[in-house]
Amino acid sequence: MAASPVDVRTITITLPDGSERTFEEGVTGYDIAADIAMGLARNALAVKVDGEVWDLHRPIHDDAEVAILTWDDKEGKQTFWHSAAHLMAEALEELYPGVKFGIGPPIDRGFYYDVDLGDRTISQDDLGAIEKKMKELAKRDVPYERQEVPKDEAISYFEEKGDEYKLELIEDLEDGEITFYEQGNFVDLCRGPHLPTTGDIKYPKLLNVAGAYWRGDENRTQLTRIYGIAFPKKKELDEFLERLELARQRDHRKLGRELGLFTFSKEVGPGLPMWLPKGTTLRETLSKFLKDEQLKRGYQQVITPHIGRLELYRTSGHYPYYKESQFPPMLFSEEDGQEDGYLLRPMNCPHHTQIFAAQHHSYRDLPVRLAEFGTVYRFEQSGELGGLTRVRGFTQDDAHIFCTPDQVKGEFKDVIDLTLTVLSALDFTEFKAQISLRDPENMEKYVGDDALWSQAEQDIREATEEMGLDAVEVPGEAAFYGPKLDFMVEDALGREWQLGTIQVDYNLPERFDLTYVDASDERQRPVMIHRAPFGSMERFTGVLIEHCGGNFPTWLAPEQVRVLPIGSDFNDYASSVCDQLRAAGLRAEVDASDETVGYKIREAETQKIPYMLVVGEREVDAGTVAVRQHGKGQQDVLSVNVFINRIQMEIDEEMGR
RNA sequence: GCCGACGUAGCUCAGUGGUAGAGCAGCUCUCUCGUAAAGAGCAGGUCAGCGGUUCAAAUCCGCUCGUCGGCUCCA
Repeated sequence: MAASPVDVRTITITLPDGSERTFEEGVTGYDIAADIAMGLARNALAVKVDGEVWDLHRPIHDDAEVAILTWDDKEGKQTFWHSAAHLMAEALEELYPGVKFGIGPPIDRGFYYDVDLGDRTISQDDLGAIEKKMKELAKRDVPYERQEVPKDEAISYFEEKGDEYKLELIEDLEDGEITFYEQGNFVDLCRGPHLPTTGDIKYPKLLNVAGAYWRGDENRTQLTRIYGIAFPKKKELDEFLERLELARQRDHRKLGRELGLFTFSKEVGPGLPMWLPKGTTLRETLSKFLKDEQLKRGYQQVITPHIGRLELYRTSGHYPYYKESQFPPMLFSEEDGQEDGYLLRPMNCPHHTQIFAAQHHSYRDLPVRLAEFGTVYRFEQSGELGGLTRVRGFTQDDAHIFCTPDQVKGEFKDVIDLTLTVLSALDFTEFKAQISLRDPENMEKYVGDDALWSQAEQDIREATEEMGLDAVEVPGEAAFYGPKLDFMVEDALGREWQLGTIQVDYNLPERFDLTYVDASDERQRPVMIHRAPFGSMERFTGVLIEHCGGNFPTWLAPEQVRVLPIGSDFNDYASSVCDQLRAAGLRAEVDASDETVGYKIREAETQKIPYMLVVGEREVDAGTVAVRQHGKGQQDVLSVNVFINRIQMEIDEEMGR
């Protein structure tokens, strides 16, 4: 950098490790990276300056804390993908002249751009051509150039281009903060930052097209959203595509069919899953596990009907307020002309309030914990249905805890403990926990006493801390009736699903006028806590199937052992082995078909049955079984009793007993 | 609900205007078998449904239903 000796000013750059270096004013992130190591400069994608991500070649004028961002940093990837989105936009403009652009941000995995193609449409089949054009453009290797533009100039540029979306975006910006980025023939309104050049985006991959409303508003134009991803190295793209393929293999809809777990029928109706015998075994095993845990914790099991009078839901506030997401009510008119009828229940809680209300409660009785695997029905929009994760009829592993405000924290701790016990038994180690709090800007939209809310929010915070749970707090996400704690996991395709939930409710006890009598003989309002560690049996099972790829732990496997006689001469022995297994409480079957052993094994392996017991003459003579474990080949020859002991020990261990 | 794609045998898929195909699964027979597919034969379809264009439609057009990818919503 040439600078005259007179006006050189130096600035101090602090690196992430705390070390300081001195540079001339106007130094760039690239220069700093090069000063540290040439290798770093080569891999640098952007630079973080005082917590803000900048272009690598943007001059730094003041003392700053600086971190060089590479592919290994989230912000580095985001910059890369953001630039890839611009490259795709340039390709689209070449292929579809006159296309208008909405927004094109990076997302967790890749990027998208929302575009208005006028009368033209784009389908999956067109993506290859766009991708090809992107590669072609990337080869030109031109820089992404940042320009600060006055507002009126920005407006006239997009007026001339006729892009009303960009104009609308500019409207909302202040003069002086508007920047354009230009690469080759493409100019876009953009905050940035971007990569130094297009040439780094060597391996783009466009994934799918979808409709998306402009600014997420369904009353406005629907744009075409194109999703893509890009990588600097071929190896990374290949790995990504491989993961995608693996995810497809794990899709619970595919495995559910192959393993005979559940099915759907057009006749029964969309979004109404039916559990096949094996899926039912799986679900009931899960339910029993949870029920047993709950009994240890003082829950009481209840059973309530699947429908209720409209009046129940008028009192609870669910009807007609949430009418669009309910199946239409079964109506009849009473003699006095009053409309009355029944509703398929969208929730279990109104019924449970009536169980609580059926008896007088002393403070000594609290907390009352009413549990039910309650089936509910919600009329989800048709476009939202999918597999077991979004359905119209599902069973919540529900319970409602009626307690005093002082007991909220203790109950939360117990439910967190229960949830963690359950998740760990199912080998879920990757999940997120989120505490949803009131929106400090809109405090009036919440029901219930302000002091109670504050106390409950603090109780949840402390409960999570004391249980060693790492939770993120999100203000504004609370329901109108109370704060909550949610557990979220990702499915095989990286989509995030809410599973377990714990919610405080000040609303229903009020609406149903629920009371208990305190120590001074005063009637008091209990707090209600809704909680479901799995969320719904359907969604949870769907996510579980993907989580383990259909290879269920032995305790959950619908069929735990299959006995395979080598020939029909050994069918009787196989049956007697099977009987012994069943007598020991194991789920076992015999494959007495006229097939070869090889065939029977292949069949059992594809069905992902944990144990196969091959029996022939040697086993009959010795009273043993030849044990083969799923995915591991033959292991041991054991006596039937020893095998039973082993598998039972394994099951106990899996269930955390 | 909206945008886009798709719908052929139980499953996976071929078939672009001229008599509906394959592999696997199923059934029958033969083989009685030692760790991931024995052999032969048979059966199986209103090409999602309805309507239209045409001498002729799985194929072209329209509507309906369903599925998939998103958007939106989720007490």
